[in-house]
Amino acid sequence: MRKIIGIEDQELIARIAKAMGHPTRVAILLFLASQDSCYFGDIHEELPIAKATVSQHLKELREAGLIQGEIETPKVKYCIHKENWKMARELFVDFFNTYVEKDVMC
Amino acid sequence: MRKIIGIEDQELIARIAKAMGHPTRVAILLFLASQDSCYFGDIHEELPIAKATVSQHLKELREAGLIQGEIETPKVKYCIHKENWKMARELFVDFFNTYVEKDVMC
DNA sequence: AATATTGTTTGTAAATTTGCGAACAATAAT
DNA sequence: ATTATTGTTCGCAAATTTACAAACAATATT
Repeated sequence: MRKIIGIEDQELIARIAKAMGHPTRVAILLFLASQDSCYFGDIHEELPIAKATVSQHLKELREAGLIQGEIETPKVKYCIHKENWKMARELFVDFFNTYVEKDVMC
Repeated sequence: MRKIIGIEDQELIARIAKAMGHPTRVAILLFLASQDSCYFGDIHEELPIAKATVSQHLKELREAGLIQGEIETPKVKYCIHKENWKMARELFVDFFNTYVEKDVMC
């Protein structure tokens, strides 16, 4: 049985996809996914770009709901937003499953 | 076992995500996914935007590899690019599976 | 109080995206 | 030949994105 994806889910998919639509942001997400949590500095260290730019990318990912940041003065700890990540995964799985050659999945 | 996502896959994910990062393009993909194939006019009919804009969105989806278009003069038939769609699905599934609360999946 | 550490915010410039009308191309029908 | 049909391409304007340096904020250290 194929899931029906309503207009609101479509916009959510677009919103999340947009946040994922930059190599640096994909790299950040994968780094966080592998670290389970880490500080701004750790992320910045991994990337060949200015800290202001890193901060901006992190902001976009946060606003899309994919990550969350929390202040541990004087540092800021970032991590994957578990619930939203799970929801995003389900959205994308359903999305890509709207088209399949054969109905044999999984 | 978790899949390792290399730098090239990261860029591919970003490229595809970027193409999916607009509500209209998500709508087009879902429409094509449900139709299996259809003409430009059918797509345009579904959307509240100018044909020039529809054509541009289709171009982006085509350049990202998610769809393919073929001329059936005087019409143009569009459909999901099966192989690339399948590859994209696997990329995204692997991507989202890089982070899971528990290792019990599926 | 002055300094250092860690990030965010601001201002700015360049590039890209989005959307549209109008012009164009390619064939089919009159 | 002219006209109609179906989309694409072009040119333009407005909005957004990307990247950076510099300024700033908030606390900790000297």
